[in-house]
Amino acid sequence: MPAESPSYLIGQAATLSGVTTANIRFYEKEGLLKAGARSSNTYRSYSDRDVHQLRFIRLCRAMDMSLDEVRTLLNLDLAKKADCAAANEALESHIAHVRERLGELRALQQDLVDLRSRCDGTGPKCLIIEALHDRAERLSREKPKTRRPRHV
Amino acid sequence: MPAESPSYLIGQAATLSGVTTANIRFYEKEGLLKAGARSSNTYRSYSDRDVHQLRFIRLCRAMDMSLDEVRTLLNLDLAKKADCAAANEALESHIAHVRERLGELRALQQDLVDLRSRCDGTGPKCLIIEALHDRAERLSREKPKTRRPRHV
DNA sequence: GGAAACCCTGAACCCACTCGAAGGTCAAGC
DNA sequence: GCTTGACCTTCGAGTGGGTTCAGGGTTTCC
Repeated sequence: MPAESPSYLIGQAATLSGVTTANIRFYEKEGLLKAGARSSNTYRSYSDRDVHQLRFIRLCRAMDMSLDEVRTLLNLDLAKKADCAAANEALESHIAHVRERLGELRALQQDLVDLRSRCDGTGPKCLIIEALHDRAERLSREKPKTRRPRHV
Repeated sequence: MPAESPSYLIGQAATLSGVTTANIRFYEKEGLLKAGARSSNTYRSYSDRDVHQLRFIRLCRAMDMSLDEVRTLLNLDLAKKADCAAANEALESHIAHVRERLGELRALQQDLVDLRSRCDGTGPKCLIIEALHDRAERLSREKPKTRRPRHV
């Protein structure tokens, strides 16, 4: 007899891939995972290939890619030159995005640590809150950069 | 005559504070800014104090605090010892949170840069996509840490 | 008196999930 | 055969922190 091609229930696929069952259904609905065959009862059935794809999605998400970026990547063909260029481009823009966010967070952390060092708990007023209010005032002299990035 | 106490329309308050008008209304609804008096027409009216508070909120948000954290801070009394301790605590936990996120992002950036260096565009297959799939396989041997943090 | 530039409300939409309710299916044990 | 419990199903709503839109009202300037 030949080796069996294993088929998993959603819970097993979840355990194997590290993606929750609710999330697997969500990815199916979002078109990141094809809505495959069901077994005789209405249960979803997954192959090793599906589990692999779920891991791939999880990896991309752990790298903070949006579902749209992941979708793009999943639709690429390994062998095509043009698709390789597209992957490169996606990666490049994602790196830029992460670098930017990293810079923001670093500045932010410095701010917070500075702030913390301001309060020794002995004065008549809380220096932390006071410092925050001071900063809010200084903020008024800066560019009003309101919006936060949509993603990350 | 004494100095006038200025009163601003929502658009002016938006310009002065760097918070969009839609967002000002949103903060009012969320209870971060008191729903103050309106002028004879139904227009909202803002004082310098309100503008200051909006800047304060913007600063906290720029520091990636949740609206709940901001609400807490806004309700503290500068002069109270206990409130100073609470502010300290809030700040401390926020710093820890940012530090953690920073570590994640740094590792992530390294991953992405490594990945990029894998593709020279000359091979028969895209090494980037291939490398991603390799990683997805390796992922299966690691702890299945599915969830991403809710905030930041 | 007409057009531009403001203001109002309420609801829908965004992302990426997460949870809950209400019910169907299946294997094991009594 | 019946119950128990662990699975599975769908659908709908909620989360946070907003943004956008539709459909109006008002004010100001020319």
